[in-house]
Amino acid sequence: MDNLKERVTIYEVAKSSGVSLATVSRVINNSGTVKEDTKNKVLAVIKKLGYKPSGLAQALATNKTTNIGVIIPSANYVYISNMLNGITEVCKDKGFTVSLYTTSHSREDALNCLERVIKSHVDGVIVFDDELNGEDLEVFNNYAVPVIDVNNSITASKIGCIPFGYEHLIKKIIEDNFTKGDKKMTFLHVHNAGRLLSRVENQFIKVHMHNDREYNIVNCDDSYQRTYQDFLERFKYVRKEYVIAYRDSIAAAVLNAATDSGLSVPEDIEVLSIIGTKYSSILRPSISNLHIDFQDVGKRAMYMLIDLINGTLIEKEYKFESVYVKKNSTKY
Amino acid sequence: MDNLKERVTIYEVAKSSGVSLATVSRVINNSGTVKEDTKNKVLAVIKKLGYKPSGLAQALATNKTTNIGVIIPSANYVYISNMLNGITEVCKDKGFTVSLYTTSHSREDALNCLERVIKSHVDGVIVFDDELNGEDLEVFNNYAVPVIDVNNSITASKIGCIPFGYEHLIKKIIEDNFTKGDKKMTFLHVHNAGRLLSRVENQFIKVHMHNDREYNIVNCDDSYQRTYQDFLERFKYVRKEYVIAYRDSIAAAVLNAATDSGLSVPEDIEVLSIIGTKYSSILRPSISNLHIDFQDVGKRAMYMLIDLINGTLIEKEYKFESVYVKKNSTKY
DNA sequence: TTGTACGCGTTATCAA
DNA sequence: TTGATAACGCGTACAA
Repeated sequence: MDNLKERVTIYEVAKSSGVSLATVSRVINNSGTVKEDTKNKVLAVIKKLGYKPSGLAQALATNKTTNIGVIIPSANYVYISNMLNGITEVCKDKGFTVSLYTTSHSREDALNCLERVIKSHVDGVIVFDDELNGEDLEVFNNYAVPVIDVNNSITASKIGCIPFGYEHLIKKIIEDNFTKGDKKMTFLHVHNAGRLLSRVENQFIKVHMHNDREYNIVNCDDSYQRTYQDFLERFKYVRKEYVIAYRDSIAAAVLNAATDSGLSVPEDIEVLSIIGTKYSSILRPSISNLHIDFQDVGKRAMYMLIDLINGTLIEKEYKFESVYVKKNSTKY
Repeated sequence: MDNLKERVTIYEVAKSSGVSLATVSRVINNSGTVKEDTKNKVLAVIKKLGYKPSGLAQALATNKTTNIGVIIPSANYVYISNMLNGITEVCKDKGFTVSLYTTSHSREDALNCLERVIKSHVDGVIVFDDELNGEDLEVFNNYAVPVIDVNNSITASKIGCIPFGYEHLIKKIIEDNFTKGDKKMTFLHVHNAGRLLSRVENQFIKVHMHNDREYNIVNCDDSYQRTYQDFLERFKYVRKEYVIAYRDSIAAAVLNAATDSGLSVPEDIEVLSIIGTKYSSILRPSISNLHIDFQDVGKRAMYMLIDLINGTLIEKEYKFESVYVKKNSTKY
């Protein structure tokens, strides 16, 4: 029971069943034509010996690994793990395996990742990482490995992308607030929180400027506790405000601080979270947010990647538009 | 720019720099002795040609993939994605790559996974999946691939494990409630929620029986909405209860239902969540829970696996004890 | 210090 | 319908 069997090879199967390698290979892959008799014979031996083909050798011979690489900052953010789930789901269905490459919020590390991905011979890559820009991805083009870039908008012969649409929606929400609302808006700026937040922030500023309205940008740590404390201070003199936060835990910090300062939501304070999780509906008050189904994004990315691998991808860009999910933290 | 370069091989590097394959190989791996001169020459050519060794061929030649497989039900649960992060962190540091294998809550699927993992030639496996028991993992022992089984307690020559300690703690909490508390306890039973919950539930029953106390087991969906509705009904006649839930979103459902039924927490209703997330502290009232740092679990699992691969793992079992994090949803 | 030649476990192209 | 045999890209004794 404890004797570590050496790996059974196709050679031994061939010998043991009295045929050649080629025939065994044909049986494994259902390719060519094999007489029913010999086929069964070989299959029996395979079962008896517990033979499993080496994916490595197969990959080397066919130049296909059935591995796809996923480059992400870390699996910690819910939206990323949701995306990961979408990807793995499709992968499993289509016979691919996911190799995970996480970067550590440093450009050097991200570039290092690219090296490792190239080395690993993946059949394709899904990138969801702000450290990597279009030029970086050219490396993949050079090695002819197809790429889907999520939350970006570049395409090339072997590069497709899935950009997110937040701009239109945030514009509409802000302008609605101009007409129907009664509060000055504040955007919570988080240092180094990536392209997505930056784009929303830029749009926030642009819409305000364009409408000649005042606004606030407030620096904010990406930490519940710190944000909670900061807003406890802030609400000593600011008693009316519409706050836009990056994610629901930060939004919750603002809301809890508001409640604890004797302010009421959404009458005195309104809060909008850009990214929402299932907790957005569980928290009291529930938190309005801009929804994108990231599991769906993952699935779509994978489907696009498969098409790209097969050379059948027609539309290289597929945009996911966010949807406003109105909860109790905002009036409209 | 669009001409897909064929992959540069060690062969071309050798030819281009006027040395043999072997020398190039030595340069790549810093093995053997190479004259400084030729080394630099080769390195220059490598850089010029943009040569990257094929991990595939290397793996085939050395019988090492530097890949480790991670078998999990899905990355959706926060505690799993936390564990995943711990694993990837150590992996990156130690030069391994993570291959993800997700199972779909079916035994057949899980066994299928094992096949694929074997095929893929990983150097080791971390298993965190309730569908797989000790016998199933023997397959790995046969193929001499080291395994760390998380949330289980089996060991073998090439199998280590990381069990979780919830029993002692839950016993203490329950018995504390017997002496200091004033409420009958209810355990939320979720069908098919895995070993971890079952074990806690068994302990819950055992402690009650042993102390000759009454208790309730209530069936419950693993859904916030359903649980919320159910408890809204339940709180029409049950007005005092100590509820133990699997995770904080379910605990929150009970708490919100309590609040909405005019009951106060923790005076009338107490709730304990077994698994907590960061939202446990954010939700109002905050939710008491039994804490285990799953990122730490992931790290430890990976360190143990590396030792197991190197044949230097001494203690094959490392237990993580949970810690009671008292919040506002319970009295003591 | 360097080069030769074989092995790793498959697939695939020919003949037979 | 089958069987040799050459790739696939690299590591590594062994020889030089």
